[in-house]
Amino acid sequence: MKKNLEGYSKRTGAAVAHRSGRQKLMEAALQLAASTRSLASLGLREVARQAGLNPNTFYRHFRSFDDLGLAVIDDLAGELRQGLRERRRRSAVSAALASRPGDAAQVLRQAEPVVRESVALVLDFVTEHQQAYVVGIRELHGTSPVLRDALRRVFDQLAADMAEDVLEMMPLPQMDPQSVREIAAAVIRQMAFFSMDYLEQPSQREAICGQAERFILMLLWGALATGVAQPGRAQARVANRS
Amino acid sequence: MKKNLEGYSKRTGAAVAHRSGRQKLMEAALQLAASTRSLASLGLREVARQAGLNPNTFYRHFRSFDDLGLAVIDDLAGELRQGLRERRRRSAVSAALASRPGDAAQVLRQAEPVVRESVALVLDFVTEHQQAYVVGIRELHGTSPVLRDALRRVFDQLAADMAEDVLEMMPLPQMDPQSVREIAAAVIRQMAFFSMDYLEQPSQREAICGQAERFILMLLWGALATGVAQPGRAQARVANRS
DNA sequence: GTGCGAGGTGTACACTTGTCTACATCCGCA
DNA sequence: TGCGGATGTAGACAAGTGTACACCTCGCAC
Repeated sequence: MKKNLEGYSKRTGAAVAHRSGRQKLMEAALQLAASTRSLASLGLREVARQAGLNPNTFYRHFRSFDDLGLAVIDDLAGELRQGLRERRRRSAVSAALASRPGDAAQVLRQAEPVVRESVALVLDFVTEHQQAYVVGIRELHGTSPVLRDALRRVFDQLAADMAEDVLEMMPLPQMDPQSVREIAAAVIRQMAFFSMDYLEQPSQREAICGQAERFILMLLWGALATGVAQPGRAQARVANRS
Repeated sequence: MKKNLEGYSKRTGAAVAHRSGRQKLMEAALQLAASTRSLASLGLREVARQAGLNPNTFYRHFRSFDDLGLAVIDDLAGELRQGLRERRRRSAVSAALASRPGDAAQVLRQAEPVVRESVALVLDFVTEHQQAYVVGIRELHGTSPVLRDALRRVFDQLAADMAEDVLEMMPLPQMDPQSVREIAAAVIRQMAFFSMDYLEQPSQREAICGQAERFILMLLWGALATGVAQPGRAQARVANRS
């Protein structure tokens, strides 16, 4: 039984020709989860019905619902990571302008357009993948420990990607990489909230966009200030903490 | 029918003598939701069973599950708001030390112990009310629009309380109240994540505590910097945004 | 006393759910 | 050609679900 399930990994192969049952089920689950309820609380029969398949077919592809959830999350996470990185790289042109090191104030002033573009980029992306995003956030605090863990890892990866890109795009010699990662994590998490607001309140989109930009800039300012203006005190405190 | 339900508002009265059915149901729901699944996906019979009551009794008190959810959230939110405010006031003594205005750096240095204490306070509180907190976060991104809305309002109120307390405890003439509220909202939301980490990873508690403190200090630094060091540019940008 | 309404129980019905076993296809391969 | 495995279908089962109706039992006003 286990062999069957693991052996069926067409997903990683070239291209699935006829959108085989497995994918139908995953799509159905995603659709239902986005519109109706949480992934973990979906019914086996419900998903099968939505996919136009026999309930029993579920067993052929997935052992349990967590199994399905993990598969869906894997797909979504891959798409999201790749999409975000790709777009960040595409906008690296404008970022190059800000790569000449200077004092904190100068760095920040140059960072502003980059931040603005990055925020727009993320919000665009979640708008495009609204279903996936909503489900992801839902399950991040959902009831299944397995899915929660998986999604937490996804978020950590997103933050790591972001930190890496930032360090590559505009070297910040004043800050140690660990702090950058921590800030990236905070930004990613906060963007989760902003994104939900953005999706749920279309009339307030500009305002929310502005809030997000201001938030990131504040955090950057603060990071540079605590790392530069008072290097001794700040870093000593950080060191003592751990 | 509606009259019956609304007329039975002992909860707001002095003290419920025999912990009448309504409260038994609410406690049962909370317990189940915290341990098993989401509030909205609970079964009517399940809750009744846990409460030691007949399934039909549910109808005497609540029209639907959203109804129950709202009642539970109301209770929790009240307790949380009151608890946090009370503790903040209790610790206002040490805050008074920081109330003499000075330059940004000085304000921040004085704010550090206050932030440290506030973070400890929040984390203590969520540890004490773990069940309620976990359920609250779950439903904040859950499937029921009614509960989501209610919880979003709760969060907004928490942020507003916090902003008010901060402004009262340590007047920050450099910053307009609106910015304070925005920052408070960001802090509250971020603390939601930190709190979940804190509860789920007991071994990392000190580190998480430190992360939270650093986050808030950074944000404060950034806020003061963008509000003070470049008052013209920053405020113009903020004004243009809205 | 009588009536009454709120809180609570018991039983019943139609329906959905997860899971099991058995059967039907299809496709690669010897 | 035949075989075996992967994929999908059909039917049946016990268990659980929401809801409806009838009934009981207090406390209380008249």
